[in-house]
Amino acid sequence: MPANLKDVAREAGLSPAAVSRHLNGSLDLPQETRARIEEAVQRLGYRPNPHARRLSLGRSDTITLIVPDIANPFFAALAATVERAASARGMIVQLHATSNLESREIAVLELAADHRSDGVVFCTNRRPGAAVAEAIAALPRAVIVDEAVPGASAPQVFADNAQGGYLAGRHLAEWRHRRVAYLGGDPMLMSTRQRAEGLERGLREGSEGAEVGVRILSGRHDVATGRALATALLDSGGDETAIFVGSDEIAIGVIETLRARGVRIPQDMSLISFDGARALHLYDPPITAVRQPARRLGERAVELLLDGDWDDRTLPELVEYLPVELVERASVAAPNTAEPG
Amino acid sequence: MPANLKDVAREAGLSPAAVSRHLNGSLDLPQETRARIEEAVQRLGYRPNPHARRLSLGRSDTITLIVPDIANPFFAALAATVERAASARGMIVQLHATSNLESREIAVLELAADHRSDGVVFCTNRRPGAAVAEAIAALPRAVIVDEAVPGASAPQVFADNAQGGYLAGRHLAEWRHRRVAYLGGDPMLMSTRQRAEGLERGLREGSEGAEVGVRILSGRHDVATGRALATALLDSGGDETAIFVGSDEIAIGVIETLRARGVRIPQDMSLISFDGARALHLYDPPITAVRQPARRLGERAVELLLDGDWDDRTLPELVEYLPVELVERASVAAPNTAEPG
DNA sequence: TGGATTTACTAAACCGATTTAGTAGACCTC
DNA sequence: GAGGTCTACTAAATCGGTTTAGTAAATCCA
Repeated sequence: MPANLKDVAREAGLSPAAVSRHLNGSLDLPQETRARIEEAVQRLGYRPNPHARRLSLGRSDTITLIVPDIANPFFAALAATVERAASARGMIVQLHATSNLESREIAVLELAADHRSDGVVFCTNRRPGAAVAEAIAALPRAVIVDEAVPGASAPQVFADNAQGGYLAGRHLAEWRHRRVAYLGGDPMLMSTRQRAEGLERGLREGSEGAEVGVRILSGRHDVATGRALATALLDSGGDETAIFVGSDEIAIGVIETLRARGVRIPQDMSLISFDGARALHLYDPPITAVRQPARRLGERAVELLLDGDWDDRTLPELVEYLPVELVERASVAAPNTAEPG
Repeated sequence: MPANLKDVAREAGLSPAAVSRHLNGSLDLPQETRARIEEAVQRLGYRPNPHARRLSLGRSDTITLIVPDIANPFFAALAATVERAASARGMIVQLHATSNLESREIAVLELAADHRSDGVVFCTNRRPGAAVAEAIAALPRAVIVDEAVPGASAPQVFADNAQGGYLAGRHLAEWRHRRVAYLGGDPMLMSTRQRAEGLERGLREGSEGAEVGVRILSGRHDVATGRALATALLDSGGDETAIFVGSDEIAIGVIETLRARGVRIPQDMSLISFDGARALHLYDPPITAVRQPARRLGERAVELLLDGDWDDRTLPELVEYLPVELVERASVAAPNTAEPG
């Protein structure tokens, strides 16, 4: 029903080729002819059919965004900037949520390939298997964001997890904490390892030779995991005086559990979160956190996708760490030495 | 480079038509022939080109989701269920953020039409003009969610705003509040009017004949608006003892401002929020809120889009209100009669 | 004035599916 | 053995663009 190129050409008394080439700027026409085309376009309300265009061009002017869960504020913030950056360039974004399922990850990566997506932004919370790395390698343009995909050949953009862990460690050490629990995601995750290492290093450097200890408990990045790990930590009767959590989601579960158990933050247990996508300054108590550059991550991914030199064979080896910052609030205090946690 | 239908046909010793029709189930072939096709598909790793398919079929197996801002937890939650429901049906979702700009709203609605989107889920925070209603009318399948579009011909799915306002009003009345401020979005918005009316009605019904008053201050649904309106309210020296806000975003700005001004919640000022997409139970104090069915809204929209009887001429007149609930926490208390707010 | 160049286009192939209308041959029936 | 029916397909048009290779006519240049 809508007018197509042929209609416009007929209306303007030209061939479809002439109209197409004029509209795409690959043909210089005299003023008078151009006017005829513009007028025909106006009169018929012509809008090119994007599917025909994509079929013909073999590309889709589309950015594919793959995240575990869009309801997670971190990924929502990232998605917001991906969308903004993409639409500013006339690109459309396709959104896929994987629920952290490998099968879904692979399925949507293959879909992106089928669609000749002009760029894929891939995020996962798991440590993906080789099949995911292969599916990514099959894409002409993809960037991996937030969590590493071992063996994948694509540029990667991360938060500076090691630095985040370090800042948390230093901060806790300054408050005289020596035993800290890290409650985070899968221990095989790059982010988990980097944060835990940074944490331990910061703790050590800030403790002036005192003995320090980091206990790692892991699960998934969700509220239920936060509850479960906090419960496990408390039940284990360890001597940790502070908790560093891997995400706001986990933090929520931890806070709920601590509160239910009557463990006061920060008097009985100090807490630092990692994310800062939520309004932690309004929490009770306001939660000290390492703020991840969620928006910047998304923006940078789109930049790489659209402005990167993809003929440069070294691009897929690029790894960037974007700066994080420690936002001090009120969930860290000196350990309560009176009683064991 | 990837194999196409013709390659598969050649490999199987058949015509492309036969292969296509078999793959789409419109042709019954003998077992042996079927096996030949399946094998060729396997061997060549054939995957249909979706753009060719779409061009040919005139549809796209795509749901278009249009929201003001995906970083807003309410829309993020809605998006999550839209994505889940859509992908469960083999549909892809295209995401557009409008930043509440009419020009963007119209542009993306037109894009959706160009793409022969199989369904559009449209959300706005503004009171859109006639041009938006027209752009929606031009779509074969669209549903309007969360906020009304005057004059649009499309099914609409809302939270039960009037009931939400009523519940808040009753609750405040029970705590002896008589003067309440509603800080919300544009007063021309259907949601604003419904909530304010419900609020007043609830307040009146709960106040046993006492005189009640509702003051409405409005702006946009964001944190900055919350700060500005709270400041205006406080500076105006009114006698309101409670604030009912139109969204968690506004609530955040209000809480920040109250805190900065030394106005205690709930001792000096009670507060009820509307949304509940955030972790309000961890706030200081835990914030009583009317919880919107964000996820259900998204789910219902996709249901209507995909299972609705679109031949039924009355469908575009459908209006549904999904139930809300009041979650009582600790931000409401009896008014402090000692001093004026 | 005749060949070379430039201007202003166009014919037709192509992207990769779907689908309508039909056909060749086997079998069945009377 | 003629006509009808059924089986197993296929030829070719179509969706609506883009692009390559080319052409007719006008202009330039010597």
